[in-house]
Amino acid sequence: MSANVATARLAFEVVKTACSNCNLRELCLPIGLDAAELKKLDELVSTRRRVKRGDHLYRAGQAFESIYAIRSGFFKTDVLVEDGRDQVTGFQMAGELLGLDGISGEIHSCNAIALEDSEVCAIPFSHLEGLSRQIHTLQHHFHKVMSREIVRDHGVMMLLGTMRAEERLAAFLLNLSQRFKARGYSPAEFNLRMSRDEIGSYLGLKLETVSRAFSRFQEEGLLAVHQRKVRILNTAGLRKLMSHQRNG
Amino acid sequence: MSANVATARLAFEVVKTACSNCNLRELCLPIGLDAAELKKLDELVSTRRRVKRGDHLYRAGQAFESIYAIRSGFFKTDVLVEDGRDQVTGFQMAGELLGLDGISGEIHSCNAIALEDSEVCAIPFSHLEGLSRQIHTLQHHFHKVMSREIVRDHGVMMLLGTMRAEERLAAFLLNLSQRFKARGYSPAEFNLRMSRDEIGSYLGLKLETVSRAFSRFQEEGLLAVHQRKVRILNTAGLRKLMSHQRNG
DNA sequence: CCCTGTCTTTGATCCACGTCAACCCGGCCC
DNA sequence: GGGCCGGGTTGACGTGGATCAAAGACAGGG
Repeated sequence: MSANVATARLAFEVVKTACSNCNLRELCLPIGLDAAELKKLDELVSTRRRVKRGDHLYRAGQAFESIYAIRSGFFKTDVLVEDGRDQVTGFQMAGELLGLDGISGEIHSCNAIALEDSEVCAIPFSHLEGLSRQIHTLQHHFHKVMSREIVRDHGVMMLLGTMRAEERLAAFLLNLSQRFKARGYSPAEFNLRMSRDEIGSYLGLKLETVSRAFSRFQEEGLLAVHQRKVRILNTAGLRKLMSHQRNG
Repeated sequence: MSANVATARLAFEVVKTACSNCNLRELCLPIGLDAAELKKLDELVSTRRRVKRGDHLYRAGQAFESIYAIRSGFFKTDVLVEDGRDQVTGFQMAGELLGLDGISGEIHSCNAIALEDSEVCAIPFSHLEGLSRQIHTLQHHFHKVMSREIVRDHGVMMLLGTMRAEERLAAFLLNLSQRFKARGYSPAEFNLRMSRDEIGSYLGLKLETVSRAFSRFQEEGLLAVHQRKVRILNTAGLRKLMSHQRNG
């Protein structure tokens, strides 16, 4: 049995992680825990897993067992319907959680695909529930994380339901910018990890429309864009454009 | 102080409810609990509240304290942005929960408005967290409910991002039908509680487009519709229309 | 009963975005 | 180097749904 365990560990590239040392403390689950509680959490998050660019972290239909905290890298999640429709439901970066949608049906309801080489912590969900029955603050924080996901989704529904193409792209870029900033990267200059097609799928637009909107922003001096390299020149302008109501 | 409490109770039209007797057991939180556990839950859900048609159950910005289980009636939730945009984010019926979006910021992030005279059970959230630390199955069920909300939102994003007007309306009607059926009502014949405008807001369409789609469905013999009275004549036809991919 | 306001339907026109198609650019392999 | 291939850009054109406008249903109130 110990041999089997060793094999399994190799397959998953298990590394002992330590939440107590992780620089994502603020973004991920463990927040406001004391030393003893952090130690318990370290034991919970026992496996780290690498996912190469283009590979699936999980697929829709697979049994749900763990949620994942992204240590580094970039992911997209998408839903694929039998009739051929598919839609990117989100882009996730370091410190964010993946897999919350799987709890309800005990099956993953979407695909999670790495957009660059990434590393995640697997958090066995039943363990998380056990621990959050012991640690009040962990429980509450987890509930907040789930709720924030719902609020985020409402924002996307708003975007898809009421905004026009350029507004959607502006909102998307400002959101990315703000998330990079929160992680200590430049909010003004970054590389897009996703293709025009993936942006379009997320925003409910065709890739040509996304491309045209980028060009337009560039013409108007709002940003400099070359392929996937984006530099925001006029944040206020983007923000104004985004909230430009179409009717009174 | 006891006088104050009495006043507060009157204001909220408190009635002693009993989850153990409630006919929504299957849909709401308490599922698979034993008698002792149900008793604890009865104590948790101590206040019932009536909301008249058109009134707010809560408003965006109000402090979040409780989630609400709908005992009877019908609600919509909507988000209103400063620039004048607004969007209906969902319609909720008996047995469903309201207010989950408020957990993250400890503030309600949307408005909940009754579309007909309704009754809800208020569930103080901190009590729910406390109880779910004691009752494993309650905790797990609550997590599933939150997760289901996320999955539902992904479905709406899919609808808004990839479907055309008639597909959206078909999906909407089939969803309503199925939820009425789950509650023991006719899946084929029901009264819409919301206006064309509200349907349009939810589906990312203008009210005229919704009205035209209804007329078209009627012409094609898929349903009979008169104002808010809807009778579905050809479920399979609607389903086929809904999943009619626009391109391969 | 008529009057009023709200919701719904229907028609005519417009426009934002999708569609189709050509071309470009950078990376990779031979 | 040249050819290939997967993105990305750009142009020309078509169309689904928005917009504008008018009129019909229905409920409530005098």
